[in-house]
Amino acid sequence: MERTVSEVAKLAGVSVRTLRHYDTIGLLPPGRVAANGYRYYGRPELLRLQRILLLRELGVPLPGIARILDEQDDEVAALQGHREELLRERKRLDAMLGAIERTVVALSGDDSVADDEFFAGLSEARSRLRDDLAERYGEEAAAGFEKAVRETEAWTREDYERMGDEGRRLLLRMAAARDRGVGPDTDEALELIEQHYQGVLELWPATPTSYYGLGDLLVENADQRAVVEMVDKDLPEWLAAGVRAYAVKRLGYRRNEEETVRRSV
Amino acid sequence: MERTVSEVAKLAGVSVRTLRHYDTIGLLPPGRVAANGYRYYGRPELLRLQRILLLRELGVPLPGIARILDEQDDEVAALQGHREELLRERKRLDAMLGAIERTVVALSGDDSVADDEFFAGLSEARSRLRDDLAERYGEEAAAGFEKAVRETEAWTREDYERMGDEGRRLLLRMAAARDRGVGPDTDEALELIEQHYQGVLELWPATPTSYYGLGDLLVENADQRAVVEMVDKDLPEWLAAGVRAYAVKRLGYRRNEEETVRRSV
DNA sequence: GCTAAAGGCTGACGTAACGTCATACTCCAA
DNA sequence: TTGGAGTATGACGTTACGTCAGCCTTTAGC
Repeated sequence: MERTVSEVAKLAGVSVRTLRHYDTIGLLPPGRVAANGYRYYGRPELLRLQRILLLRELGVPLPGIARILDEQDDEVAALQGHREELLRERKRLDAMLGAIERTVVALSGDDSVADDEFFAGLSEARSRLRDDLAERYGEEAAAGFEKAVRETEAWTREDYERMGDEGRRLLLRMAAARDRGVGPDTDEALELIEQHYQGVLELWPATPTSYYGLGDLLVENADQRAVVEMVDKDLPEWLAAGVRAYAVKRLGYRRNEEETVRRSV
Repeated sequence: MERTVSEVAKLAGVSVRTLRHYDTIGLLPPGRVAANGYRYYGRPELLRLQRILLLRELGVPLPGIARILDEQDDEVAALQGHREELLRERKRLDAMLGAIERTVVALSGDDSVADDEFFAGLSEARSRLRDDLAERYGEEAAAGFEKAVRETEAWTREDYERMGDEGRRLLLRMAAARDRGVGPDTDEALELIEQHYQGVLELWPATPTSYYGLGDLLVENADQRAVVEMVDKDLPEWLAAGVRAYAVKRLGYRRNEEETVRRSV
């Protein structure tokens, strides 16, 4: 009843190398090893191999299989635990798939037209944003904004288009993070918001207060909201929460206080 | 505007080691390398890093990212292709999850009671199977079967229980394979059917013809069907098809011929 | 100007589960 | 006896870095 490696391999539908590997890691030692080093497997080893293969098909890693078969780990409990892992893994995949679809839409969507619209949108948005700013935060903020406008007026259309492309990719990453369950006030999210903050700084000398205020605009100002919505309809809220969290945690902005304090770096 | 590794790492939320790795594989070389070997990154590298990280979050492997960014591979097309892979991966996970649930049910289901039932079922099934056999294949087959019955009558209950456990695990593997899309007449399936055939041989000296006939019994004989259904309600059909395929391909059974021919091994 | 603490650099190993050589025996049949 | 088939033992390759270990700058403090 003893079988050689290749016999067992054929019987069980695995490779000889796999049997050797299972021997090496101690998962399935042969029943007998001859003086010449040849491995011989008996009935108990075949049964064990069957159990190994069943668990392997369920996706259980080899060390896990070893624990189940050797130590008294409850097979069913172990499988339940493994099931949880697979569910998490599937969630990850689903998040990726959603993010891919968004990305494809955002990047493949009629490129030329989208960029035209985006370009036009930016110019128009800026004038309306000025009014919004003046109304919400006073003429001083609006004046600062106008200064930025003048400085960036010389930007070429190409600059804008690149900005738009960069910005879109950043927003896509945010949406992907959100889908993975990343909260807007977590460290991981703040790394992304940081990019946003840096981008804003190139257009507009934001203070902690005004950047915090941008959180409102992103949700309530139609133009600002539209830009973000181009990537994902529900993203403005997440981004707004992130912007506020960033202002508080990284810029030292404090609600209900007149004076904003720079975080000591 | 030049940043050191740790600055870039902090900005982008990756590890220094990651940047070094991306340099090593040529995915993201620093803009400048000083005489002392220090890496310095400029604006273009930061932008490239952002694009890398977006694609990475979408699950695209690094070589794929390199192709997209460097060669003129269409980003959107590449993502579509990648999406297909993720979908396949998810299908695999779903198959595993289904198999796990079946396994948990089949193995955890009230062990003692189930085994009692299974044991009782086996005895009872054998007598009814004899009648079925006589009716379908004549007294000769039935007589051969009775001989097997006498030989296995001495088996202890423990033997049966172990058989039941072995058999269940084998059936579970079959159901898992089926869920992965494995056809009952493929080589992979026949490896599993082989186990079934060997198991049957221990109870009953099956000929190619009688084993082929077992295909019918598995679907139509209530007791036989019930045993397989314990694992999965739809498995009997798949197993029956596999049994017939095995009889034809591996045992040399031929439909519509009186004489069955042993396959020359 | 010196010293110590950061920060940077280059290997090199480890990870999961084997596939794929390369090299060297061993066995069996003609 | 010889050749072909089978087996054995390394060892490298795979994915995307984490984690030392050992050595070299740069920077800050005294």
